[in-house]
Amino acid sequence: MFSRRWRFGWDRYSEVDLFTDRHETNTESLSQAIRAAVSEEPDADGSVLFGQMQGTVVGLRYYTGVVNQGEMVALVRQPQNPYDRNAVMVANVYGSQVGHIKRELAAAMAHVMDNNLAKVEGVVHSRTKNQFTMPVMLSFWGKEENKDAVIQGLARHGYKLNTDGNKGAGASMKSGPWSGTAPLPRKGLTIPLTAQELKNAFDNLFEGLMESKEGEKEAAEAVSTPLLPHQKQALSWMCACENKSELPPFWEKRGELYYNRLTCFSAKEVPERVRGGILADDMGLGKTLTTIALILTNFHKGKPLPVEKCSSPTKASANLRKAPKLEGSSSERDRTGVDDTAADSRCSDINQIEVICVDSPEAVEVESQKTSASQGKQKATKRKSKTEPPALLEDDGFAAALSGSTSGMSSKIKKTAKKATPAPGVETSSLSAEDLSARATLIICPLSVLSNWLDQFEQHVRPNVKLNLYLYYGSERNRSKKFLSSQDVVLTTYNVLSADFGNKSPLHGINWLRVVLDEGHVVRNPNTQMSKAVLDLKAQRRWILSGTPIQNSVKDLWVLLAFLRLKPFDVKDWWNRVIQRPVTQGDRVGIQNLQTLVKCITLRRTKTSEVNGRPLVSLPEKVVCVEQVKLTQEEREQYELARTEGRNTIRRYMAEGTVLRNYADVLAILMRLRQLCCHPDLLAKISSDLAAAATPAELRERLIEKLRLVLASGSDEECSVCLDSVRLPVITHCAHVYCRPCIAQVISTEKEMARCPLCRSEIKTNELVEFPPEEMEEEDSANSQNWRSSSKVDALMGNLRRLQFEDRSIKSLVVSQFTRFLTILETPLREHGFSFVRLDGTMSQKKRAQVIQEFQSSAPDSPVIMLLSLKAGGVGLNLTAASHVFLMDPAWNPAAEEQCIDRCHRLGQTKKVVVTKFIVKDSVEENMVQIQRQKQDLFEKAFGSKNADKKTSRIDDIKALMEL
DNA sequence: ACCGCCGGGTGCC
DNA sequence: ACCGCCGGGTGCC
Repeated sequence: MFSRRWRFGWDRYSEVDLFTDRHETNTESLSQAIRAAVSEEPDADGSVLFGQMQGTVVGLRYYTGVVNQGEMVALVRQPQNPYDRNAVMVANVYGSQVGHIKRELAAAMAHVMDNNLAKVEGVVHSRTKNQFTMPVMLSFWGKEENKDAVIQGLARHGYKLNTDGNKGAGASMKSGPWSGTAPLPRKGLTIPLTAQELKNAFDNLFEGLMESKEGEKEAAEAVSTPLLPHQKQALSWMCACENKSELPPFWEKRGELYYNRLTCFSAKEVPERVRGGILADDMGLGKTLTTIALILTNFHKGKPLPVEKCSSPTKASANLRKAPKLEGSSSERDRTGVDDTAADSRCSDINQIEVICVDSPEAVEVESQKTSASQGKQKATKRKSKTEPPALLEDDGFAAALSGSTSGMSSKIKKTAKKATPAPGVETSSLSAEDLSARATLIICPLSVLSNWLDQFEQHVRPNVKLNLYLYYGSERNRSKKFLSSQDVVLTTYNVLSADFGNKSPLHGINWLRVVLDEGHVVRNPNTQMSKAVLDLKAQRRWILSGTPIQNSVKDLWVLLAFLRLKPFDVKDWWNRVIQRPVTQGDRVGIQNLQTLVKCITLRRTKTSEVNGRPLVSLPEKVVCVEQVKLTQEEREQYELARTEGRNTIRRYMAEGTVLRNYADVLAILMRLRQLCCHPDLLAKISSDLAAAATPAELRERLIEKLRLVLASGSDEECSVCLDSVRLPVITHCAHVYCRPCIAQVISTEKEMARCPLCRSEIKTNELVEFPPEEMEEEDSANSQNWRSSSKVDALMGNLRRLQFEDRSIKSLVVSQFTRFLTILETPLREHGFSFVRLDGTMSQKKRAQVIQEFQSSAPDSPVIMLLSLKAGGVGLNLTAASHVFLMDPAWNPAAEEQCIDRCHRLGQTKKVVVTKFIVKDSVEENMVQIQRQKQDLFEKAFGSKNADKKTSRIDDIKALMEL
């Protein structure tokens, strides 16, 4: 049985799932429920309003600010207050002290607040008649189960909470001074949105954001690639965002004061402007190019970035440009070495994009290969481009090397060298007064797109322009703040940033001109080190690039807004109170506010958007054709045998009602059939006896085998707790696969009662089985000696050879879910002299980048085929060199196939894209295609089906597949 | 006069 | 604070 807490989690899920992407949401809410059950902190969006009461704010005379009618205030406990350990401070939106709650009431509130029984929020009157005290309406929010404790706790001190939200209080609330605390829902006053309306509102949050964002801007001369109209538009918008003097959303000038419409707070100072925003264009629309254009086009005062230019780009420079970068063949490297010494100080031998950090994932070797002489040369070249005296740079590095403490030393140097740079610790207010000395743009991205940035800089910046770009990555990275802040661009990864954070991070000691978060949605959990590291960066301008700014729910937006320093939402409590909670509860005004907010800071176009009635981008045509494959007689016989056997087994489980209990077995049967459709050698050698295991060792052995089957399937098998792909997989004795941390949490939450979330069998931590470490891949069963073909292999080879005959330059992606199938395919490819590369999930990032680079190259000897595992990489992978895609086997999830096709059918593709899907006639594959189709319909209609439903529909799938 | 009352000083927690 | 509280001055009406 689920404990009560669990139920609570599910119930709550059914309320909020509308905000979330169907795929990950239910998970989210489940793990959220677990977290909520475990943690002490009451979760803001699960809170209910206990009631309200009026209190008194005293000590007002010490506040010099203005108090407005209906202004929202925060209540902050001050246990360290020397006059009263029960003190409760009343703070304004900026956190400044307005006053205190009077002593007796503070005593009552302290008890409630210190025991986390409720969160208290306040709304105040203006201070008209009395300059010493004022009334405050207090609202108490918390978890339902604490309601009584709060009411009684207050009653003990002689205070009565008005729990009647609908009548007495409600009437005055309509127009009264307390409207800011309006409890929800209020019958008869405001009708909350229906679930459907809410969902629509949320779906449309990022739509239609183009209004009043017209206007195009040409990129600076240094950008060599002509921008498409929509990119010029984006550039225009981004420049405007950076240069604008407008107030942030919801702020307006009222006389001498700046007033916030939502919180009714006003201040004398101009609220910090948000110089930046979210560029949320669909992938493929050129966010990277636009950002590069922004960097080069909009330096201080709207002028282009001052860059050195070389008068005559020689043909040598074109070659050289490629030199010290992330990837590149060794021959290229050698050439570079030669030219480096020969070409000496001519401008043309300075690389257009000078990637100074040689310690990139790949380039470690480069560094070690170089002679110390050439290293010296490289440094000399670098120095020339700087304005600082070279000795300083040297000393700095030297000092760092000696002391191991970069920051101490470099900050000393900085103070003497550059007075204009504010000392660390001076907060951002000094930044808003244009610090014209800030130069560098910091770009943070996931490791997987690091090489893409380097490529794009190289590709889009004119060869004669010298842009100082430093790759802050690798153990030898230069941690000198002086050095880093003098770059034009510093590129690093989220991991490096968070590893540095709190560890004398030089990145956090620099006042950046601009910080860009690429794939910004990766920081959405505010509790992670990564988010904290990102939020702690100091910058004048801040950008977020993301195709999917909301991954799961409204909550995801908070980190992004906090990063943009959008007052007052950069403080979590204010975000929760003013936006998140109202929205979660279906409050129309709340949703409106959220929409306004998003609109003000976001530019989003989709592939289907139009500019002036024309589609944004015109991609070349795409044709998808299905090629039926007929099995040979031998293959057919083997297939039918397996099918009959499997069908009988599944029939038995259905009759017994034990399908879920034997889920792994069922999957294994389907897997075997799918594998037989591809190639007989894909079949894992299944431990022969399927009879009940006699010994624990045997049981363990069999479970490991099943685990292998489930995982090796490459199908979109996910952990049923987090609904993400399984990480650190373990299998239970009932043969269900979960992430170890997920299931461990379930067990620890349910204590001795723990049961499998899928089949309710009892589970124990010590019975979880994981892969023995050495087990991972027993390779080379499919080596070339015993190699044999299959119908599908033949079909593919026929196509490839025909293509090759037609045009030797055509490149193809060959995609399978089974990495072992890819291995099998290597043999005939080699035999027929195809040059190919392979990309699968097991490869390191470094290797991946190298492979992609090779494949994308247009060199005559570059590979023409990429063997690609369906799930490898992820979004953002750019394989536009290919114009043909062969999908070797149908996937459960049609979206996965689409995504894969999109990797070559995207911006930059010049040829017509031809997709060929191989489907074995009269097989489980045909049925899978059928189910795919239904699924697409289903997905569009049924949103947020619960996990249980999901599994049930899986059973239906299985029935359909096996024609039961 | 070990009280009550008056009026000045004073003031968030 | 056009309050309440404190504590010193004062003392029938």
